[in-house]
Amino acid sequence: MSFDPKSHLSELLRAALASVAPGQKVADIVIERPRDPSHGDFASNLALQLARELKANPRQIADRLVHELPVSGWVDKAEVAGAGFINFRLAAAAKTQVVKEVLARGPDYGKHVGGKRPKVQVEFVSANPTGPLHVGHGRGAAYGASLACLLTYAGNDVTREFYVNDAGRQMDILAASTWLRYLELHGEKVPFPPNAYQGDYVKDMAEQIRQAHGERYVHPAAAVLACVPPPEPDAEAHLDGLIAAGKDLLGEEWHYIHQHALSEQLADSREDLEEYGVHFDCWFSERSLFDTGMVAKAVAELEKRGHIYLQDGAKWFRSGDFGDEKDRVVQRENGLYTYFASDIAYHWNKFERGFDKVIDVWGADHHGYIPRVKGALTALGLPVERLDVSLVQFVSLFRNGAKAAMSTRAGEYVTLRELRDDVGNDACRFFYMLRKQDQALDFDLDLAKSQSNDNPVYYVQYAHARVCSVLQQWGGEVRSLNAADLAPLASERELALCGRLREFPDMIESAARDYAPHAIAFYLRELAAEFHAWYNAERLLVEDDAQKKARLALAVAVRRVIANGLHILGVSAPEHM
RNA sequence: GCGCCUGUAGCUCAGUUGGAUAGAGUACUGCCCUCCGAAGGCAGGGGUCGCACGUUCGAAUCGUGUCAGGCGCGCCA
Repeated sequence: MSFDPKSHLSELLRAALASVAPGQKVADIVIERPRDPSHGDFASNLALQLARELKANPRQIADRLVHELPVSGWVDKAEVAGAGFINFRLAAAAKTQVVKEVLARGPDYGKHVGGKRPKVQVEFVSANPTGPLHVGHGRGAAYGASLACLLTYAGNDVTREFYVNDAGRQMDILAASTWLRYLELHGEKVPFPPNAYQGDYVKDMAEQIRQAHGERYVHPAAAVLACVPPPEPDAEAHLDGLIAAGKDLLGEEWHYIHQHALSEQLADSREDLEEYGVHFDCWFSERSLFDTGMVAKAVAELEKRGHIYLQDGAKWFRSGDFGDEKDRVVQRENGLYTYFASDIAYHWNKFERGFDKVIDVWGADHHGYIPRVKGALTALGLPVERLDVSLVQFVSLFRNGAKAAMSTRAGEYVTLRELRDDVGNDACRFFYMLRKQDQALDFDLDLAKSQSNDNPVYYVQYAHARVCSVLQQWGGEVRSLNAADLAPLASERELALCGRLREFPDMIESAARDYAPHAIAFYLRELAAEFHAWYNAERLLVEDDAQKKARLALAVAVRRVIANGLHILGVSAPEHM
């Protein structure tokens, strides 16, 4: 029933090769789809590849291969062209066969079948819970979620994970910012530092705390500032002084402010992502790595293996021995572990969970971080080749033709929520996928807002809706089309469309291999274009019943593949526009 | 200075792990609704794939050099 042209043709070539050059081995016979339709449906460069080893003219080898090619009912013609390509033309039945396959497999068409399912973890977004997600996170979220779904389609057992940075200085700064805003509400005048979190959401949290607990956390401004170094010349020391003052004055109650801010922001991010269609299987707490002693254990293990030394009171990991440009501190002079230390523990933990592949999706500005993490894993004797880091380049916002400033601390940025409200989830997710992840993306807000109808997502969705509309007009039982005779499908456009549908599983496989879900968006646009062209050229609901059913079956198959592709991208496939 | 990424049509970008005459969207020009949805289709012009060597049957793709742009080089995360 199922017919795979590529494997069939490579079998034929292998048989031919056995008689042309007995004993000659070829690891992989490449069958590809020529760009130019005049070069047939499939082509092989086998003769070109063999030319060197056989010390013969590629065209002569190709001639002999074609001559020895076994007869096949699926193949209409095989001919030599160009420098020695062998071009195949398939019988129409071989091309239209795919329609039946698509209709039979439905939502599973394109999914990898059989074999073991490697356990893969994709960690993405992992934004500090110190404020709303912005459009950069939106890109990482869209990419990570699509990649995870793509990998699932390609036959992997995928776990989606969000690493929660709930330990460390940034969280303390958020807690201090909230507390300072809270003091403001109570008339205590402590100047709000410019390097604290400026956003209105901080004021909102302060107000919530005031309403719930009144004056419980109030201390006089003079007491707060008593031991705090001035903002000049060291603004960071000033901020750290405010944090220390808070911890000192509030004692155990500091933890409440800290926890409130954390859970509020985390809940906000989670809700934002859920609405965006981005789900996680696991939210992994950085703090848990400290609580369970994993961080200390990781550093101790590196120490045991002789990769740690003391200098200036700090513990350094010899990452320079493992390809990094210099050694890195894992434990500071003041006894606190660095972010790097918990990240080593985190990755160790990932490996202990038995993933065959661990994929980190990071912002491109973290690329310098890769050698030290891989170095640490190597030093721990872990199979570092199982870790892949996929870097997502920054998003630059353009408003009124000018680049918009983005600073989390300053609170000057467009949030993911605002973007979603403006252009909609579908357009948002699809727009991000029109750019390869490792390329910087210029996001023109005005264009996205004012001309959202021009967004390519509508072009693809429209093709889906059109099929729905035609089927409604027809009024028949869609499932009956699974048994339709496809022989009437004979026009060039129809057979080309079948070829495009056939390509879908290959596209999934190569996109998954390259961690490149953007390829799906580009494929869908091409498929939609070929469908629209066909739709405009030929009427589907014709008098001839056999003709009509064959065309409807093809249309339903197109609709199915569009729906499957959009599903991977997290974009809806509407029946009406 | 060192490391990573990127230079392809006026603009925004693809390019299937080295293949045949390098593609799409957009913009521009001219057509197509008494007809299943015109958010659509058809046709046209537009290129030294930054530049120079090298590898080979064959290079946008691989290597070296060079020019230009972005990012990263903390006891921050």
